[in-house]
Amino acid sequence: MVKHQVNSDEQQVPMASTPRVRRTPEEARALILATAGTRLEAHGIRGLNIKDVASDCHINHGTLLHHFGSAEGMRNALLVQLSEELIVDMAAILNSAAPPERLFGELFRLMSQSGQTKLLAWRALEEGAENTLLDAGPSDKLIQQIVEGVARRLQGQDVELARNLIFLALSAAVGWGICGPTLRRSLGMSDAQQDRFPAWVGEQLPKLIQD
Amino acid sequence: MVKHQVNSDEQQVPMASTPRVRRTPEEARALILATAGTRLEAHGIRGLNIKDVASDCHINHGTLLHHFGSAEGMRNALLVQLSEELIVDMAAILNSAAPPERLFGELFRLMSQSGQTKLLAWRALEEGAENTLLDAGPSDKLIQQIVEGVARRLQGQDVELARNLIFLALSAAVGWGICGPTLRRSLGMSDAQQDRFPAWVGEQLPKLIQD
DNA sequence: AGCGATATCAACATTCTTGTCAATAGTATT
DNA sequence: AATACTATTGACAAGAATGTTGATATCGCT
Repeated sequence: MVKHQVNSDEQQVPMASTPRVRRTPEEARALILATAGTRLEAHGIRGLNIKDVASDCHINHGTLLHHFGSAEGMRNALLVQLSEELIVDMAAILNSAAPPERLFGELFRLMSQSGQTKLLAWRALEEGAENTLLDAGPSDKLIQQIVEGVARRLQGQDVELARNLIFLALSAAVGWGICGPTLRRSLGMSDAQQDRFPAWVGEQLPKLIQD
Repeated sequence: MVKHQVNSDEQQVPMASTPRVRRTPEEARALILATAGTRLEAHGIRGLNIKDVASDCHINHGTLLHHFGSAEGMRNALLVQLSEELIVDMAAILNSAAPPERLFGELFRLMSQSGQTKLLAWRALEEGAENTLLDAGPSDKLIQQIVEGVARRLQGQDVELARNLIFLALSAAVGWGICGPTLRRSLGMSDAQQDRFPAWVGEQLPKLIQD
């Protein structure tokens, strides 16, 4: 029953009685989401459980629930954060003066390597066929931004065509980000060739416009 | 403690004691995998747990484990079966006399709608970044077949280019099969336009060859 | 210093999924 | 008909993941 042996004098704590770190809610959320993002990269979706994320933060998993309400809440928050980060990077590319080849290639690489893509895909896979139309949240804003950005860059071009191209690029980015290494191995493709793939896609897709 | 009330005389069973259906192992496995495939389509990956699959088969989940060893064993068996089915459908397309546009379009549609793709993607997402190179089993044979088939159809063409094209088509098929509906909505794309997407991809990709 | 607010913690509870095991019941063989 | 084999079953066990609760420690404020 002795919780706090240090009754009176001497230095503060002979026996460390669980020193607590008290953060602001913002700091705590930021720490947790950063750790969750790292775990997503390293351990995949299964790494996104509250117990492991919390222990990686050196906090109690109850604390995590206190900040996010639920495990699903944490994952949603992570999805939102990753989406917003992606939007920033995306905007940088779209507003750059790079030629269309670079444009598509960079968009492709960015999308495919983002954890946001993996999270979104996972949610689509978990749910059944009916619920495939899930609320993508800020992802909608993300896509919207891409469409506008590309439309601006391909001024006066066929909008329908542009939409299809974006659709193709995004689909390929998702698939490549998830199954790329596996497909690569099955195809007997070298590492180097796979590394060049995003750039290749970036070069090829614009060709479809000039017809 | 009374396990079997009927102790001695009388007819066999006044109280119906769970009529059992006894199948051959092959029949049982086929039934289970068929049910699992249906559940995958209807309820997504979460539908592939042994309790639910077993109850849909009207069998005990212990029976399922008896036939497949483990839950993972069942999912692997499903992946193998789906891959083999896909190989058959794929071969039919590759051996047909259809023009290249139809070829790519049909391959794309087939791949994207297959549960095999979803299972493969899910395994890649679950595992961490290191384990992304998972043993695809008969999927390797599948890919091999596609490469050979397409190479045969594009006789004399650049092999490197063909491989990249296939890589692109497969990646897009995977991404579209998983996130298609979500991306479509975010892009503000009509149902009709999305339905035409595989055909559009089939028409566009061969254009990249003729350069 | 005292006090209120709350971030944090430890321990327990719940639910879900997988897995084990002994007993039972069909089927085939002798 | 007796017997061996095994598919099937029910009940239970183990583990993981999520969630709950009451106590506690830390910070800001007066």
